Amino acid sequence: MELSTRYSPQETEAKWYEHWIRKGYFHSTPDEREPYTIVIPPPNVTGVLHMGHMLNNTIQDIMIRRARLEGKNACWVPGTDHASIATEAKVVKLLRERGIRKGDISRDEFLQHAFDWKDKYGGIILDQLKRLGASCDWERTRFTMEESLSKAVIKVFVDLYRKGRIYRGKRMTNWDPEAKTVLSNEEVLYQEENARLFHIQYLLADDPTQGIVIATQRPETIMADVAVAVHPEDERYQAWIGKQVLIPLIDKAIPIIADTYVDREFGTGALKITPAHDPNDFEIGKRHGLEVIDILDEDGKLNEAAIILVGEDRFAARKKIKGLLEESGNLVKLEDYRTKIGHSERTDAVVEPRLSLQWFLEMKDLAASALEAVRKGEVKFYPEGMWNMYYQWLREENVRDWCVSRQLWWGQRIPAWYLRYEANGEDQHVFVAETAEEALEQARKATGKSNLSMDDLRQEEDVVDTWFSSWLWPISVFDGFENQEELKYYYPTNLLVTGWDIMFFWVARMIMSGYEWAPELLGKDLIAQKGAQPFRDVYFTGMVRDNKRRKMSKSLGNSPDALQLLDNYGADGVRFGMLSSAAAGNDIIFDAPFDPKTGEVLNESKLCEQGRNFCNKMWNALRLIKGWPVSEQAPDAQTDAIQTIAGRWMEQRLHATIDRVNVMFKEYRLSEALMTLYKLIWDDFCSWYLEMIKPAFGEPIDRATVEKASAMYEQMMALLHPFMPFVTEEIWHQLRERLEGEDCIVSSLPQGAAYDDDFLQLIEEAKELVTAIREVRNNYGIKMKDPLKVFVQDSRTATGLFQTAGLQEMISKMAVLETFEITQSDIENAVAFLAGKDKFFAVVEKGLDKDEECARLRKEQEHYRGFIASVQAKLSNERFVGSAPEAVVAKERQKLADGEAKLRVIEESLAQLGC
RNA sequence: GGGCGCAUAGCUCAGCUGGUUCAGAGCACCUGCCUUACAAGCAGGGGGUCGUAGGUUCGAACCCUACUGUGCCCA
Repeated sequence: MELSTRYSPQETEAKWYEHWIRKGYFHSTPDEREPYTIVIPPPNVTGVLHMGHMLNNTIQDIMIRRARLEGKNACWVPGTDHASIATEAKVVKLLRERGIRKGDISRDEFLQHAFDWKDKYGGIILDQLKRLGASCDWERTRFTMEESLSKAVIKVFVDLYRKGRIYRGKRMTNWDPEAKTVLSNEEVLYQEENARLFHIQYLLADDPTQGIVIATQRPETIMADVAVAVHPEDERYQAWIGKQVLIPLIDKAIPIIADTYVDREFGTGALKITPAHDPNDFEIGKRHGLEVIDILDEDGKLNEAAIILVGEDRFAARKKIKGLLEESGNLVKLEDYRTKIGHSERTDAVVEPRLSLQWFLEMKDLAASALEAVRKGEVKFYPEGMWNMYYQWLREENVRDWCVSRQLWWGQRIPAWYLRYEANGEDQHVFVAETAEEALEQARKATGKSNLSMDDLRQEEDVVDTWFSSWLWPISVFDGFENQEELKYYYPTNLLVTGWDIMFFWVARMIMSGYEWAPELLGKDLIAQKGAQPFRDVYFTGMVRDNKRRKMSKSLGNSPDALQLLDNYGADGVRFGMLSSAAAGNDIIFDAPFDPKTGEVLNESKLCEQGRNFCNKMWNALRLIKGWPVSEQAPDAQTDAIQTIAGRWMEQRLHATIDRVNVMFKEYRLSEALMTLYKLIWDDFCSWYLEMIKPAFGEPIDRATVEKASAMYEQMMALLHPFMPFVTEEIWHQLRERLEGEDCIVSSLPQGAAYDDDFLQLIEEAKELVTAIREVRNNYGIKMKDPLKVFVQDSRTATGLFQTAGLQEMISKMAVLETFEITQSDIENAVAFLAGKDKFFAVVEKGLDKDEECARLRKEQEHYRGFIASVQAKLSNERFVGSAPEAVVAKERQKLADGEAKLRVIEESLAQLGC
């Protein structure tokens, strides 16, 4: 069959992916083999494939495919999370387009719309992952809102409540007045903006001729002030402490208090205290027992408590109050300054600090266990340095309780019930239970009213945070909270691959949940044996950034289209490109070019192109091997000698590489492993080995040699398969007839074997000689097809070279030599050059360019002189000779001797040429 | 303001335990080749004071200190 000169990913990728699926290779069920498990970081169900996903999932696929080749029971569990905020926002928008407002429909109706939306649009990303070649066990695809996983969330919530870890409390939260939801700290994006500092005078209550000037950025909140604070040691204000001042416009008296929190340098050194609208003020208020006056309602408008400007939006109120303060004479001055202002990641609204009644999970103990797990090495981070960030976040002083409630409908509804007859927000009773029936039972007991019915109960409206589902993922995807059959086999999982940006809200929390429930679920014995951690290793990928180091994102428009890249370069090409610059933890600058005219990102990539070219190279190596006519007769002695030494060398190179790659995998140095295989295949195998064994045009090759080449190539395909699954499977099948089920993906990983470093070194030297001869050809314009006469000056190493069977012949073939002999004397009309430690002569028919030769030799002479001088300086340093290890000194001596020998050769040549 | 990183060739990055193989890879660049596997290719080549200044050491890209630039996290 004729093979095209170009490898065509379009023709192979879909074919093999279907084949793998049909054979069920991705599917795992527990058996007697060792498991190798990865749970996918569930992408947002609304998401589409982007560069970060491609990187992340390529790495997971590499590890899973490698484990499969190692004969382990590889299980990669895919799925999506329900992304409460993002999905709800999408559904709300969709409904709005149809003229339906969320407030007008019931919760159940809304959820029906949300599930419909999910069924229709959700999970596109999982299909996109298939294009990338991800070998997930699709039969295990999970979703955080499906029944079993939701039940786990409820169960865990109740469990933590009973353990006294979940509480309800008023806390300062980040409020998004547009989405009317509480945001986590992580969902608030701070950016530096221009703002104005209002200097406002508060007059003394008992002496209106005097006043204290405070500085604030938010004059519209002065009506919520409950005090003015100064630093206790601030000399300017000593006399003021304890006195009362009047809030401008509303003339309400508030005290002047002293607190060390106040920064004397900032503004005027006097700070208005507004506990309801500033987190720091809230803390100060608590310390001083001050009341909390909340003047903003949930959409950021001033409420009755503000007395003035009621009903105005906070920003409109700010403008208006400026005028009012000017009129009243309280505005002393305005000052421009830069400050960081928090915006909602979702709506971009300016975040409002707001007190609200929320559900919190106490983090102290959980954080301690998560910290301990990594400290003890039960969970290992790659790269190790990520521990620093982890530690900073989780240490006792820094960790904060987790606000687990969200003001949304799309998610698991908090399993808490209140009594309908108790006012919302002022509930005396809360009943937390897995079912409404249980809650009713509790309510009857607690109140002593045995006639209470379901109608007397009111369930909490809010749902839990999406992360409250995700943190159970390594257990819940195996239905581990319901029965532990699979959990016993697959848990702890082996590896988690994720970006460091979600280290805190996902990785750490999964570790917490693992230590919290795995022991209860699996029992002490199993835990003692296998560990409670949800995963043993965590590979943190870097962020994919553009060439200006900005994180690639849809909103910036700086990210190439993932699917377009897959079309342009094939999945293997893209996988190669993603990985080749991706050392663990380090951010990746993915240098996608921009169109200079439109400024839009182009779906091009040099790195992916390299991957595509590599596929093509391998494809053509296949064509070459398959294209040779095969002879059943033994080759002549000379050819046989070359085939033998070439085969021996290639085999040992392969074995040495396998050893190195094994080590790299242990350390997750994946891009290095890939580059190592790339060089093995392209340089050693294609550029050297195949050229060594290649028969003359039209001549046949002996069967033994071609079999050996095929066998080694096949092993290389298996080694490379985890990185580039499609092209390797295709070549694997093209190389020879295969039986049903004999596929690269389920073949076995080639094992290393002994190799001889000295022998490999000898061949490297021979290769250097070939390169040196080619350089002479280049310099003298001698074409490859014109055979050359080369001599080597007699020496021990030279005779050694000639004694190694096949080496002389191999060099002659690779460098296209007519003769290659040992000589006792110098050769006339020849270029002299060094290779290794020996002096060679290449006969140049056209005659020497004496000046050029002299210049070249002088340059080398200079180089070796410098080299010798530096080594001599080292060796004449007594302290070096005295304190450096023996071996190091011996090496230096050897260096000196070699250098001197080379210099001698060069100087001989110079003399001979009469330079 | 507090903390964590990073700085090596034009670009993107390796460089593990300080010691010829330590100054490397890929891309880009230059020269010559459409040589019957591959121009998505072949052969060869040039290019770096390892951010700056000190220090430790017989010896520093590597360890320490300061500085500069840069990125991120927290406040």
